[in-house]
Amino acid sequence: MSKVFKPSPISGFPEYLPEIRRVEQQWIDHIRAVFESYGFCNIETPAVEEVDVLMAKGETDKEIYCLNRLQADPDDNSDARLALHFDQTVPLARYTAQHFNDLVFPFKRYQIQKVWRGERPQVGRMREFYQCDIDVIAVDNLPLHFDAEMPAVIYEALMGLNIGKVQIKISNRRILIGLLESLGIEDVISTTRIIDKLDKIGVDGVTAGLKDEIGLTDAQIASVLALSTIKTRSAAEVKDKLSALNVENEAFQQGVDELCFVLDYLSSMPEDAMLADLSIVRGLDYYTGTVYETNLLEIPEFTSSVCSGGRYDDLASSYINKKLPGVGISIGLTRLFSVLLEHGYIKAAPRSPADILMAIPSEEKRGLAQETAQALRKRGFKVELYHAPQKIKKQLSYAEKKSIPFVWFPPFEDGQSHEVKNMDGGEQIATTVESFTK
RNA sequence: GCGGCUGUAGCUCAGUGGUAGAGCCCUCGGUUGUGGUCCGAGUUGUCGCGGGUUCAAGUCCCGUCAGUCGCCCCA
Repeated sequence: MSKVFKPSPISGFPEYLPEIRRVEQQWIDHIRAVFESYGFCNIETPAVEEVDVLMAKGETDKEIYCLNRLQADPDDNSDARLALHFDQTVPLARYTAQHFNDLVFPFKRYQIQKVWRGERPQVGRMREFYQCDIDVIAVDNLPLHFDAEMPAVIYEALMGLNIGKVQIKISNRRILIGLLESLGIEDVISTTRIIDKLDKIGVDGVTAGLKDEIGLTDAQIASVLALSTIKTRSAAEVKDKLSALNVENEAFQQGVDELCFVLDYLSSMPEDAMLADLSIVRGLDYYTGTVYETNLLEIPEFTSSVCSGGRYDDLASSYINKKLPGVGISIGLTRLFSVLLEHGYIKAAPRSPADILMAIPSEEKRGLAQETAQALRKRGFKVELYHAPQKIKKQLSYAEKKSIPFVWFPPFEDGQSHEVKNMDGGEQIATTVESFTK
């Protein structure tokens, strides 16, 4: 006997049993339907991009998986270096630049594909996962209304998944950047990184970090905290609290105006569904204005965002000599799904999509069973034909295991009628192909 | 990439130096053409891998690989 290679799950590369995968597929169907209902059209880009494309923005910390052939000659440099994409925004930028003349702007597209990151897996963090992106890209100018449309679309998409309450948190990077500029703080990246952790490490942790790591003065820290602790859904409150800081800075003022516009636009969203949270800044460098994060209110111990995004003034300048501002947001489908699954919020679907299992009473009746199954399919039922004229007990047990709700018996003898058994209650009645209903 | 914990049946795990176990799952049976419950029988293992200590190692020691949690970062 040949030695078996014992399979084991690959960490960070999730796979599910059919009854769970069906739920994931239903989610994808729903999200897609919502995206399309707002006029977003779909594209699919290759799993790989050229390394130069992925690295154009200097994203070196993304743990990119490179692609090379097992049999490749190490000295052969004839192939372009390819790597798996780590998000869908960079491929979108490349796509938009490449097909610029054939696209209609503002270009509204959605993309539901897998992305790959070679990071260490943890709860809610995979190495292969689905992202469901929507983005709008315009030429030169992109109206702010789109910044407000993003959360509205996402909220509708998430609500249809029956995952309880979610909260979309909104901020605008210009406000903090403007403040830091006016305070003369130079190490913007490290500073924003610390502020971004406010929810996790608290005011004391942020204070300590800003003091010890960046060397900010108490007065600077006070200003930064006064800004970043603002949490409200009221545009007026944002305006009041921020003007109290007396910041003379153009970017700051623009950011405040933009954020207030978005908040006003979304003011009809349900309580808790939306919140301005000025501690949200996002690590990604290419966001320049509005930024979003989304938390699951049902699972407070899971604090990471399940849906994030933002506005970028100029994403495609590495690939085309035009200014293409955009705004986008992405549902971290695999994260969302795996975390909810882990916490017992996802109910497995039936193991089989079939409505009816067509029993085979005997070899002589196989043809009849086949014809009956086909006739029922024509009426819109999903019908699985059992594979052999085995004991009825086995055929029923099979239907039971696959959660197929009905078992259909063609007549055992000529002249008898068809019968259908409801597996839930167990009752069995005479029926016909034309009259059967679930 | 750095630190803590864990590797025993398909799954969840017990086994603290002396013959490899339990529950679940799975297969078969409990008589004519009817599932679930119940009853009975059965299959399943290089104890992650390599070395060491010992009369004897799943158990102790060293290494290694994998998993997992935290850090970094992120959907």
